[in-house]
Amino acid sequence: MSRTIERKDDRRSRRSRKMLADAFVELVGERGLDGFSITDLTELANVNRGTFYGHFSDKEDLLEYCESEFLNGISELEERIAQVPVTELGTEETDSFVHSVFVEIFTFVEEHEALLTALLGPKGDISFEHRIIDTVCTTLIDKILNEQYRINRTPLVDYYVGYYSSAILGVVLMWLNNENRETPEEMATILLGIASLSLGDPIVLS
Amino acid sequence: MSRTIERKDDRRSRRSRKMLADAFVELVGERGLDGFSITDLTELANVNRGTFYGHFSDKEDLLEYCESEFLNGISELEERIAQVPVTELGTEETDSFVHSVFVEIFTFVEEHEALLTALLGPKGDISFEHRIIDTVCTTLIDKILNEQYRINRTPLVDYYVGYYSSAILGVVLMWLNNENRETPEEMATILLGIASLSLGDPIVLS
DNA sequence: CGTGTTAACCAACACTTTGTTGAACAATTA
DNA sequence: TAATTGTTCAACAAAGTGTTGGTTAACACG
Repeated sequence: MSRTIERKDDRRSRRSRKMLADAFVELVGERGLDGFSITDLTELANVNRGTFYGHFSDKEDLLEYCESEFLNGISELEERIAQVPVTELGTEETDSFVHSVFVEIFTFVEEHEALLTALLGPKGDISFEHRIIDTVCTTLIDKILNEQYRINRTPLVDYYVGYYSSAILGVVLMWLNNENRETPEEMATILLGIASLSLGDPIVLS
Repeated sequence: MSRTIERKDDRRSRRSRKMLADAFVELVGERGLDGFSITDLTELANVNRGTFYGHFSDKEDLLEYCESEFLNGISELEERIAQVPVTELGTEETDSFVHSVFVEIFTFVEEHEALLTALLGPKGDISFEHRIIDTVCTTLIDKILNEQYRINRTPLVDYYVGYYSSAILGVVLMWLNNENRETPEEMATILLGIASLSLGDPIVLS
């Protein structure tokens, strides 16, 4: 089970895969991962049940297909994140750069709104969240933190990256579930404001 | 479906419920929420399959039973959190108090290790995580933030609490998945150190 | 445009899981 | 002890799963 199935490159095949993936995201968002059957899925997708098994070995395989599509797209984003000079944060110039990276993040997220709302929402897949966190953490440690922290790894450093990764993802999730959603630019400003605060500083809107 | 079943108060009933709940946590941790059948569960629990349906309407009902047990326990913790004087953070006295609250949090988490590792791990239940975040956010807004922020609610305030709630939970999750786990006291020190940092400050071990 | 290829469709299959039932049994409580 | 009641066991229909073989129709390409 869960054997790898080669993805056919045929107009019919692509169409079927898209119908199935779209219906999958819709059903996960509405009913949760195990709130529907393959039969439900193929009916909504207007695709024969047998066709599903021609493309995916089971529901998990389709889930993996949807998730990896997004995770692969992150890699480009990572290169931008990696350019953030963590040791020089706080200066006006660096803040401006971080702001632009935040804009890119929220824009990227907005482009994958349907998938993320479904898979990271209350009926979604927690392993997807873990994979995203892990990816971001690894990027931070490997690319951003300077040599000293990489060699002299203390528990504090590991928890440090986990802390900020979770915090940022948390804000992203709140944003996605917001009705009157702020623009990526507004969110970048808000996030930069929060991240620049120490816990005790007063909250002001910039 | 999912009808409420009254919980019998009988030594046999209590025993069956405990066997089922323990087996449930074990199976969720190993195989994930939909990685096992009711049959698997009752076999591991050494309980007849019919007995399961005498206590719970379905798998979700048992999940809710396990989760609510933990969520109810949080309420006591909340009262301690509510005493944190957010507007006076940074002083030595306040930091000391926050530290003690952090110790309580990590101690409480450690007491529910099995449940949390299973339900918040990569095969767990994302809605449980959402419920915890929501609970913490509500507590922060309602009890900690002072009158000014409660009345003059800006998007920044909402995202602010979401940011810190997710950040702390993220650290807790990293800690739970750690092999050589730090003590609650050590973790309180680490978390306080991270939370007191602005993004640009250098990372040092206190 | 025609033709071989191949994916989609459809019906049928054995199999597993589900949720329910009724009767016999055994543990609990008072 | 006696009545209560949860557990067990066997059986059941219903639904979902993953697979198969044969037919139809869309596709890519020379």
